[in-house]
Amino acid sequence: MGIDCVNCPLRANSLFQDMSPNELEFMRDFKSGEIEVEPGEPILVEGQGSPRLFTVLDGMGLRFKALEDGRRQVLNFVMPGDFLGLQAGVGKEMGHSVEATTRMRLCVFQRADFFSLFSIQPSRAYDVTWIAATEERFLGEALASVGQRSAIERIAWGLVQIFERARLLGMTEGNTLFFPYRQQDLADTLGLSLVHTNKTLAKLRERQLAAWIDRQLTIHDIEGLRKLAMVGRGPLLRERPLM
Amino acid sequence: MGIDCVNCPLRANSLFQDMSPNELEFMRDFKSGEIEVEPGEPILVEGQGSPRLFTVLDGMGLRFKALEDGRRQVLNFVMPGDFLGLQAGVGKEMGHSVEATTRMRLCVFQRADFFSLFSIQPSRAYDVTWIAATEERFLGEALASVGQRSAIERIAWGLVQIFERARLLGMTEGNTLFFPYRQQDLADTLGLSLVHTNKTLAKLRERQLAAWIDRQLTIHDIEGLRKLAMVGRGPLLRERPLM
DNA sequence: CGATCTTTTGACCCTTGTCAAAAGTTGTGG
DNA sequence: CCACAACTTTTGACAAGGGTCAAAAGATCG
Repeated sequence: MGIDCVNCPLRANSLFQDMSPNELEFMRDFKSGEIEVEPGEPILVEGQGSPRLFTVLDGMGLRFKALEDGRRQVLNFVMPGDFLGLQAGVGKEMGHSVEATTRMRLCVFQRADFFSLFSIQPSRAYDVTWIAATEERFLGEALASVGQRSAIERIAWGLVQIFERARLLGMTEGNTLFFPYRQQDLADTLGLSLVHTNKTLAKLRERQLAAWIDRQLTIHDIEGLRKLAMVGRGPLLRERPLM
Repeated sequence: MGIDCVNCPLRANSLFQDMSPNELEFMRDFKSGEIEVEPGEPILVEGQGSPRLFTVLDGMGLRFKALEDGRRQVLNFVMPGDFLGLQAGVGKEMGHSVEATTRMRLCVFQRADFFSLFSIQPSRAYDVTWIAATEERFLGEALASVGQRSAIERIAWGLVQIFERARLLGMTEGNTLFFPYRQQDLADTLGLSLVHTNKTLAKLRERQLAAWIDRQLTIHDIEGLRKLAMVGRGPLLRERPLM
């Protein structure tokens, strides 16, 4: 059922840290299967627990929180290699939902096995903590963007984050990226209205900084975007663990 | 030097989970000392690593990120029991700064000992991950507030969070709390200007919901605030681990 | 080829930010 | 204990960034 971790296509990507033979052995055992999810389908639901955790093998999705009256905050775009369900893994329930945007393939782990990871695989437990801390850091940066930056700065910031992440994953071709979301999704990510997001994207196009047309995101001047958004080139994470 | 973990005043608070004798023994060893920090002093600095991690024994502070041009996003208010420095612990450097607002007393751990926690104390490693995941969840909620709520909703949300957290820590007296920050700090937390924060606080006062006068925060109608901010009563964390 | 969804545009205006200054507080030193 | 500097809170006037509403123009899909 599914791919053997030994042949995991993600591991081939140099972005992800090597595993020791011992770790690899453990992960083969820890992995309980694979599932496919169709576009629009929920993977994890805010306020609910989950008996399973996932690693994204393929496809893209969204993490988001909903307010009671329908407003929605997108927390992050989900890409291959992302680990999903940690909050339900260590806690009682998820603080946000996750849903598929494209068709996705997910590697499945059982929550029931999760504690064994801590007791018999300290290095993998450390990696889980690394992942949690890194996600926390990202949310801090997103919060700073939404709280402090102007609309055009926010969008520039968002596009830089997205493109750089995708580039490290090898999902870009030259300066373009298949980016299968709606403008509404980006608006909900950055705390802007759809209309204003649309108009601000037009400005970035006019300024020859970036164009997002027809699910193709093209970055014409990443340094210009960086400067506009005031993103320091960040601690360029060379390698990250893969669950 | 400092308090023996066995007599740690925080452990006495029922909010914090009991430790097994084994864990307690480990923590006594893991703890390398205590320090005091004066108001305004930095504890951890964004972009820098730290050889030491901390647990707050006493006092209050701020976590924040600075943008290049001086704008500042406060990520959270630091209260007793908080664990500081995890990002520098598992990564190379902090994604945000931490500074003292009041005089603080901190329990000190050595980063060099941090990995031993994973290799010989799986239950404590699990707790560290729990803390990281919980912080991630909080930042997600903060992001949803700043991204989606109006000014008055944000402030109501913020006051509810602050007061509930403090109440669980036993820092409240009736419906009041010593809250030693400036309006500017709250403004930077919620992505509002100082002036608008001031005027919005005045509205909450007029509406008899809450008053923050002279470092004393008084909550007159927490249900009213909850309703205004649309906070579900949340998964009321009964107990949390203490490092 | 119509139904539905997404993007784009224009008009209008409200919430929130900016600027400036007064009022109130806190702390320091003579 | 007063005087003065420095900081924080409060108010008012004004401006603008971004939201809302509405509708047209494009895409997508069965």
